[in-house]
Amino acid sequence: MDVDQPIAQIAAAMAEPARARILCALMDGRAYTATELAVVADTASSTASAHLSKLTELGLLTKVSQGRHRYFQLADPAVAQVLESMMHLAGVINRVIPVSTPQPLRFARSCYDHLAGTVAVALLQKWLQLGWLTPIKAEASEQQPDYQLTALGQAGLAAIGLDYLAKAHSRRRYACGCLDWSERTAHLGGQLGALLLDFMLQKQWFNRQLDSRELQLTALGRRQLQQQFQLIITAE
Amino acid sequence: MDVDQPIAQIAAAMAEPARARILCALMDGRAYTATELAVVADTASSTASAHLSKLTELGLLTKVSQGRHRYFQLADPAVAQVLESMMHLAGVINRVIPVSTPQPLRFARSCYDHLAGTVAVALLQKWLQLGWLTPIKAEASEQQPDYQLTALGQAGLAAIGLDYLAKAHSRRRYACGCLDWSERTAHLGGQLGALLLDFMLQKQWFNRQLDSRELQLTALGRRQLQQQFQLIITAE
DNA sequence: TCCATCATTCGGCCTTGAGCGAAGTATCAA
DNA sequence: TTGATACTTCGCTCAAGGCCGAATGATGGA
Repeated sequence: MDVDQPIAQIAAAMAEPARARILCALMDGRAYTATELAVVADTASSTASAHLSKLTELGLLTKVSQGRHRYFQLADPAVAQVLESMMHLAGVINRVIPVSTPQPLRFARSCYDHLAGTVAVALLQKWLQLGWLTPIKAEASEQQPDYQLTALGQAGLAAIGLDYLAKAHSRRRYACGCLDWSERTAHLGGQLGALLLDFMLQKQWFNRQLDSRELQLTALGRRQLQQQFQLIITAE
Repeated sequence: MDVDQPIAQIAAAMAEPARARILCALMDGRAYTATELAVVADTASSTASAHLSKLTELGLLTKVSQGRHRYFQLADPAVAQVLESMMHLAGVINRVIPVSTPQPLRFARSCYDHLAGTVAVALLQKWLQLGWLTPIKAEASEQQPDYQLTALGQAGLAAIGLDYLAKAHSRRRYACGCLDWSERTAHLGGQLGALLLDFMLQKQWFNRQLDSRELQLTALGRRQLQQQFQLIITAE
């Protein structure tokens, strides 16, 4: 009957510091074992286990058993989106902006399955400016605009060898803004955002750091970003 | 340093049902007095007052005094955004209905318009094992993989008289995993899943129970599952 | 001025749930 | 089979915080 009770439930699930740490750690979209998450949560493994059960029962996480390991993962991009919007809000309401973000993490990181950080924000701006993407006008209630890949954009992506139609059958939103918690503006999310990150990792424009969401821009990536997108990376 | 502590704080603020109701009521952007919000929260005014103080201190609400009234309002659109994303998430995860499944219901039931339960999960596994279906590679983040019906699968289905191309024009996903809430793994959903259930009901492999999603495996069905799919049903 | 109304503060009660460690279960490796 | 490792379950303690009613400030109207 109540639209707000589910909200309270979801919020309660995220309200415990230990659970918040777990969820944040999972935001890179990877799966972690219960023990790894117990370390992240900084609790006894029994406590962490209870937390994980709760999150899984609620449907925020999925659990996969492999041998004697249980891998936990965010159940849906929507979970990551809630967390991102909270991070954004945290920035908005803190007069003292916690600049404690390590610099590299602000520059480039993975946000669930797409690129985030300064460079991602700049990239979206550039694509809009180049006319590769145009916003599809959204209802007022929509918080994040959808974008359409223009003919120009299609040509551009095809030119660099990015198969922008891969998985086009998916019911996932194709291209949409995703609020960046360190930059406070949108970067590119959705199917296209995921394809882009895949592409850039495969081409080694970025390297993935172990055990972190941080992405390292390679020299090749720097050149390519400039050459293909006229995006000049000055200093990290 | 901790990027997750603010999240826990914000989430905790929204985690109390009374506060969630208040926040939802404020989502229209208008300002309400403390008494109005006490009614919404369904608590004593003293209790509501405490909630409002907490929300205001955290920075989620702003308070304006006019005469003897205090008007409360969302402090920032970012607050509404968090709530919106939570509502969206609530819709996404609402499929989870855990606990105490009556045994027959776990064995075979209909999930919308396709087969679910233990037998459906086993069937999907078998089809994958037989090479009738192959996963179309999806990102790790996608929770429900799509499947492609192989030539082998087409032959197999044609052999038993299942018209796997019926309604192929539909925009619906053709074959995809559907998370089984009693089994916690995927069974076959999508257009093909629906065709399959239709087929099996028509051939009386299963009988539909009135007023329930439960499906009853017939003796014929048991034989056919074994014969056509090498699927051995041991005991319910 | 005096009273009714709006709002907050205070004190006491009570539920919720987070925490740990130990014991139990499942899986792997030798 | 026998550890060793990975998780979960159980029993228990304890602190946090939600709830109410009564008392106390404010404000506006008669």
